[in-house]
Amino acid sequence: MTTSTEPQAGQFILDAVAEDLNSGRFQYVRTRLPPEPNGYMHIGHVKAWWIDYNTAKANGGELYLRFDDTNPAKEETEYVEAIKEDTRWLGIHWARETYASDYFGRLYEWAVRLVKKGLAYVDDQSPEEVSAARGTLTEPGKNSPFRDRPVEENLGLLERMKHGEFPEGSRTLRAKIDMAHPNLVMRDPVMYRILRAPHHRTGDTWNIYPMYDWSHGQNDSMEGITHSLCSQEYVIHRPLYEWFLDQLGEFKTRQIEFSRLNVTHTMMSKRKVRILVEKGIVRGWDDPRLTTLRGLRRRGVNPEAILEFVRSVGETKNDSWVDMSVFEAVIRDDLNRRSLRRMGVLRPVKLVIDNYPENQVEEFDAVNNPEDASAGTRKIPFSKVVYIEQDDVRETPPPKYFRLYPGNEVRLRYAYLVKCTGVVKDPATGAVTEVHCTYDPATRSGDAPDGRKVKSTIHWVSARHALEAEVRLYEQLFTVEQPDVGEDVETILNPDSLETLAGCKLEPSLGEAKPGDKFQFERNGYFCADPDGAPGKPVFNRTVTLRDTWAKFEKSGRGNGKP
RNA sequence: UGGGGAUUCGUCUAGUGGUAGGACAGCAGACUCUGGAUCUGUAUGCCGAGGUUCGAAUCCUCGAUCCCCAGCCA
Repeated sequence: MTTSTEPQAGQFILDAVAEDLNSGRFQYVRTRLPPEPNGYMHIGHVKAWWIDYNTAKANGGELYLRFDDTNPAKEETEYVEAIKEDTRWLGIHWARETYASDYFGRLYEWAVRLVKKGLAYVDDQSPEEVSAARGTLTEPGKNSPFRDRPVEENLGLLERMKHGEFPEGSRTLRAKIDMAHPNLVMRDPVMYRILRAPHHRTGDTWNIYPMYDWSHGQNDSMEGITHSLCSQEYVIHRPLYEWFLDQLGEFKTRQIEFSRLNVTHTMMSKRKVRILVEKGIVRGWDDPRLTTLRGLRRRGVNPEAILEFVRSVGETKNDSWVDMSVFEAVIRDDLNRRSLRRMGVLRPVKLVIDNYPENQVEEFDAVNNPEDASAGTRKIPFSKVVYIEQDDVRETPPPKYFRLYPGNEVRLRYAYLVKCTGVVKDPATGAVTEVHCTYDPATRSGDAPDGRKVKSTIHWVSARHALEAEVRLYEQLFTVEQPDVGEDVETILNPDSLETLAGCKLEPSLGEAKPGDKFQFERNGYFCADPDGAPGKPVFNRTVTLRDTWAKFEKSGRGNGKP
C-alpha cells in the first residue's frame, strides 16, 4: 500500500514492546492470534490480527496461530479450516499453528501443582449455588463449603473428574483466591468443568475441559509468547492471569489491551451474525452485505484494503465507532489504483443514432486504467444503436443537468459527439423508452474541428454486441449507526440493502470474467464477478459506488428545481 | 452504590509544559473524453470547574459522562 509508510496512528503497543526490549524484560518478540473455531472471521478480528502480526513483524519476531479450542460443545474443525483460509487470504503468515488442546495434558499437571500447593479445590456446588455464592458487584461472595477440602481429597476427586466418574455440572476445580475480592474475576474462578462432548481433536480422551481463563494465559506462557495483545474487556482478567503464573513460577507474558473495532451500520459479533444467517435475513456467512471476511471477499474488497483500513484507524483504548465511509474511502482508493475500466449500463435505454449507417460497426480504443499506463488499451465495438443509462437522459432537464436532453450535445465516451433530437415515451407510463440523436462524424475520438465543447461524457454499450448480465447493488444492511441485533432486527434493516438488476448491458469482454475478477464500470462504481455467474452469463456485485457529486447534489434538493 | 477502563473537530486519530495537526465526512472552487481520479481553499474540537506555571490538551484537585465485570462462554 502506498500509504503504509505514513506515520501510524496509535503506536502505544509498539512503544511498550520497545520498552520491554530495551529494559531486557524480553530478548525477542512473539505474539499470537487466538481465534476460537466457532464461526467465521469478521473485520473486527482483523484489527486484532493486524496488531499481533505487525507487532511481531516490526520487531523481527514471530506470530503463532493458536486455536482456542477449550469448549468442545461449540467448536468444529470446519471453522478451523475456514479461519486458516481467511487468514491466508488476508496475507497474514504464521510461524506455527497450535491448539489450546495441544496443552491439555501439561495444563492438567499445572493444575495438580496448584492443588498440591493448596491453591485450588474441587467444588461440589451446583452451577446455581456457585452463582448465588459469588455475591454481587457491591457485596462480597461466600466461601464454598468445599473450599477447605484437604489436598489429598482434592487430588483424588480431580483425578476421578478427569476419568469421567461424575456427571456434567456436578463438580468443578476452582482456584482458591478470595471470595470477597472487589474484582469478580478473582472470586475463586472455575478452572475445569466436566463436559462430555467429544472434542474435535482429542476425541473422548477428556471429560474435563479448561475454562478460557485457566487455559489462555498458561498457553501463552508455555509457548513463550512475550506479548498477549487483546481487547479492553480482558483488562480485569489480567490480575488473574498474573496470579496463576506467579503461583506457578512460570514464564510471564505481558498482556496489553486495546479497544475493539466497531464500524457503523454493521455488526461484528459472531453470535449476532448467526442470528441474521439463521433468520434468513442474509443468504449466508458470505453474504456481500456482511463485514465477515468471506462477505467482504465476495463483495469484491481486496485484503490489502482491509488491512490498510484497520491500520489507518489506529490503536487506542477508546471506545469508538469508525464511520463506514472511512472504510469505503480506503476500498475506493485501493480499487481505483488497480481496477480495469469497463463500460456497463445498469439501467439501459436504447439510443438510436439516426444518421449512422445501418450495418456499420467501428471499433474504438479504450484505456484500461488511467491510473496505470501498463494496463494498456482494448477495443470496444460501436454501432447504430447503443444502450445508455436511463439516468443519462431527461426529457426536461433539472438545473445544472449536463447530460442528454432534446437539443443538448454530449460525448459518447471514446466515440462521437451526439446531439439529442427527441425521446420516445411509453404512452401508458410516460417513461422514456427510446432516445434519438444524430452524431457528428468529424468528432471521432477527438474534439470537434470547430472547437465546441460539451459538458458531459456518458458511457454506452453497443446494442448488437452487448452482453446481458445480472448486477447486484448493495447498500448498508442497517439503517441505524450502531445496530444491536435482538428480537426486533427487522425494525432496523435497510429494505434497500440488496437490489438485483437483470438485463444489464455490458461490454463484450466482460463475458470472460471469472468469479472474483474486479472492474470499474465507468461512472458507476466498482464491481466484482460473483460465483453465481456462468460463462457468458455473468453476475456482478457492486463493491462500492464511485464518489458521485451529481447524485449528492440532486439528493440535497438543489438539483431538482426546488429552491 | 464495589472494582476496572476511557473522554481532543460530526467520526476516527496525532500531540506527553511552548502556534491543537491529519484522515474521512461537510462546504466552496479549479481541472477533466468517467459529474471518477487529481488539485486548491474553507468551517468545526481539547468533558467541566478550580489550581500550579511566564505559558496547560499535557501537571495537581474536585466533579461529570460513557464502557466493561455477577457463564461451569471466549
